[in-house]
Amino acid sequence: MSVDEQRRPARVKRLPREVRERQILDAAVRVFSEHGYHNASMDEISEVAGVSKPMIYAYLGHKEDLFAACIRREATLLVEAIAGGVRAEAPPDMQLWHGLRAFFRFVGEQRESWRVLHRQATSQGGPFSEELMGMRGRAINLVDALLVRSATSHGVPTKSTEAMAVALVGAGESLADWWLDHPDVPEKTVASWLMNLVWMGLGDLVDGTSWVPTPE
Amino acid sequence: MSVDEQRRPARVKRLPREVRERQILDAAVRVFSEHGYHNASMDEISEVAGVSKPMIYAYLGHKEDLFAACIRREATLLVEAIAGGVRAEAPPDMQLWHGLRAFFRFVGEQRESWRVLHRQATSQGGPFSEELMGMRGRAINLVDALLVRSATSHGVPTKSTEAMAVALVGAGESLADWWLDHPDVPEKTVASWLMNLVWMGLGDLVDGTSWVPTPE
DNA sequence: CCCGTAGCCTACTGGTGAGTAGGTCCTGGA
DNA sequence: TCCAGGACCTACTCACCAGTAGGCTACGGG
Repeated sequence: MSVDEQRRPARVKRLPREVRERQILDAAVRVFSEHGYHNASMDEISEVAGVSKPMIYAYLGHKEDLFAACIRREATLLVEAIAGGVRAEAPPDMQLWHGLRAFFRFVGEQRESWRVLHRQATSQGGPFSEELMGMRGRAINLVDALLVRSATSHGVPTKSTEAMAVALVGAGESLADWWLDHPDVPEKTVASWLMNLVWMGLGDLVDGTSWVPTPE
Repeated sequence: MSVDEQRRPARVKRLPREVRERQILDAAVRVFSEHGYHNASMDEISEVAGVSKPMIYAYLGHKEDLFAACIRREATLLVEAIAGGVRAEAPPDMQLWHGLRAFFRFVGEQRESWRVLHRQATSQGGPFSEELMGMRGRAINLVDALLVRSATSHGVPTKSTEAMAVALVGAGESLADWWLDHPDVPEKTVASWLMNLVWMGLGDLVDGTSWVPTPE
């Protein structure tokens, strides 16, 4: 066994394109999430992926394209995770709860994906943030729809729900980041904090009558 | 009058160091906020500042130092603006309201500062984010303190206020960004949306019994 | 057995931008 | 009047890294 073979992605040879593309994307997400878009070098990505640089260019294109591909893949996973968590048959108030839980579950399980999406993609101007903002927009719309559905199910007209959705999404992002630094807090707890804050408000929280999810 | 003289900062000569440093910082904030840390070039900053590159190095040091100096200055201004807005004699619930308003006022007036702080500084790892996170931490502590004060003034023990503060700060950041794209909404309105969300919760919002600030 | 093609590499180039060497010129004090 | 030092500049160097030229090898079909 040579020295090389004990290194990271045991440099297997002649894999089908599909597989290589996945390996490259995985490596790219890792490296981008660690160093940020600009400080990530294509050389490092190629090394982590166990592939030479020209392969990346051949399969995924230029650095921007590669980054965009990462964003697209991870953002799609996130949005799908949330949408999948929201079960349509549940009562509207519960749907928000399920969405929140799905969100935090995703963040807990895919920290690197989350870092890339939240920290990196947001801060780069240009084509990415459009891509990403589109996804964020979809998330916000999803939340917005939940809010509206809740409100109308209570028979009340709503206003400024978009802004509420934006605030809620922002609170979620911020809390998710905080959670990364406090991993001992269980996912359900974080989710219920946010649900309480957002549904009952601090005023009620302070009164001690907080909203508690039904046991599952 | 030469061609050069009609350009941006009418290239005045032999100004005292103090003044130059301010000009350079102003330029740096503009350029960083526009292009982001990495895409901002020292050459462009020097051009916008109306000064040659070596001056920047002589006065503010390397690119990292310069960026850190921007962060420090702007973050201090922001925190001071909020702290100044929170009037100590007001009742605790009102202090939160005043803090929110001061925050949104700052964002509205200092868009570039806000962009640098929120978008850029957060996403760069390393020394900056420490600097910035320190400031963000101070903001969170400030909010946390307000929450605790509110709660105890109601005679209720509190828990997980730190997480609440984090969520609230995140909601504020997100809403501030949204506001940048919807400048026609008055500052007071945005602030009251967030106050409502956070104080009464969506549940009450939906009931139509929202919290309305007293006219000033 | 030969050749097309798909997987894969080493070894380069060229641009960009951080950082600097080495000066000039002006002002104010001795 | 002279000189110290601070304001200020032009014109570089040099490293890093995105992106590429030009190959080589293994497999499958004819």
